[in-house]
Amino acid sequence: MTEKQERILTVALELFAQQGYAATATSRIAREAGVSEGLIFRHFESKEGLLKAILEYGNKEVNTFNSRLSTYTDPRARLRAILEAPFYFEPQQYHFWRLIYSLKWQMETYDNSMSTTIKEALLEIFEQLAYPDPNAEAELLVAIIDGTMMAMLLRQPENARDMLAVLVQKYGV
Amino acid sequence: MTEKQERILTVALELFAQQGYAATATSRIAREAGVSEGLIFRHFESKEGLLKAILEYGNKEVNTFNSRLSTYTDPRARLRAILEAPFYFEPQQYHFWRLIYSLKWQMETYDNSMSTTIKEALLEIFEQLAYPDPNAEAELLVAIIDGTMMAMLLRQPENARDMLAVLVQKYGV
DNA sequence: ATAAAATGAGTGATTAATCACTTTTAAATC
DNA sequence: GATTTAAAAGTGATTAATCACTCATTTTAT
Repeated sequence: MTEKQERILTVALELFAQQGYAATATSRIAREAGVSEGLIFRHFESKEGLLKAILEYGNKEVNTFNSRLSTYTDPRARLRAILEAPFYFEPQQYHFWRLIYSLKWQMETYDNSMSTTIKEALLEIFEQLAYPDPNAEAELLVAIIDGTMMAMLLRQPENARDMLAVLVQKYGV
Repeated sequence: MTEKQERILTVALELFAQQGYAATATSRIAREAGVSEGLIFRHFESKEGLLKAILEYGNKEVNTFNSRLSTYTDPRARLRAILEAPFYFEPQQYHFWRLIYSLKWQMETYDNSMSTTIKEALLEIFEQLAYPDPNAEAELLVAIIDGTMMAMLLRQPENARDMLAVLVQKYGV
């Protein structure tokens, strides 16, 4: 991975996350990364190839989180870790999550694997905790996590810690 | 409002919601609406003017909901009405809500008024219900509503009614 | 010396927007 | 009620700009 390759990835991620994939021109990426436009296509073949490279790079971090989850054996501890995740994602991953969530509304191709993984984990947890309707609980909590991610990415509420406290209390973990 | 004007608005809303504003060409809108491309600019001046016209048109429905909310005097009844809203929005408004939520990730210009209106209503409700931290509760419930809207618009879960039941039970309304 | 990295002018296609022009609508005049 | 008239509705060819992408050439690193 060349230095210029990394600069292209970083700048492209930032612009895709800020203005959207379709609204971002490869010429703009090249200009802001301080490289020639041709270099983007030399390394990543196409604009979509550049997007895929960004997503693959970011997915490593997601998988790291997922595998860290499975270290918790106690279902309550696992639930708490899932609840905390949206409030403590690393600042350097801000652009990546913004891109992921903005892509959800177009391009159904990408993503999805993430949501289903977490949904299955939650289903197992709520079954272990003997909730009356584990399926509805899991689906609802996926929605709550998505909504919390939206809040953190779009509004960055100053009372985020209090929100987490309320959430943790509601689930008693 | 001419018939062709309405066709332009309808087709543009559908395409903007499906593929995103930036990714939708005015030539495509004209073709699918069965009108000349020039007519779009005659009536709406620019592509952004067309977007604004769509949003103004749709905002009327939102205001209708908001004023209907204020008819409830009992805070529990108001809370329940707010919780139910994402599960029962009219199917004909599907494209409108998809556009609203996809625009949140780009173009901060638009929207916002909606979220703050509902946040203030929730703040009042949780104060009346003497919740320990009304502000955090309100912010969290805004997030839950946004997440539920995401689920309804993107995944359309078949157990939506069960999700609502769980939610209603959690808030005891 | 050679292969990979990098350039930037150039490609055709597509974009939003404009233009001169024709058709339709509807009220005003006879 | 027919005729005139002017504004509004509608067209489609055309514009300049921008788009993703290519390629012959130069620079850099080993």
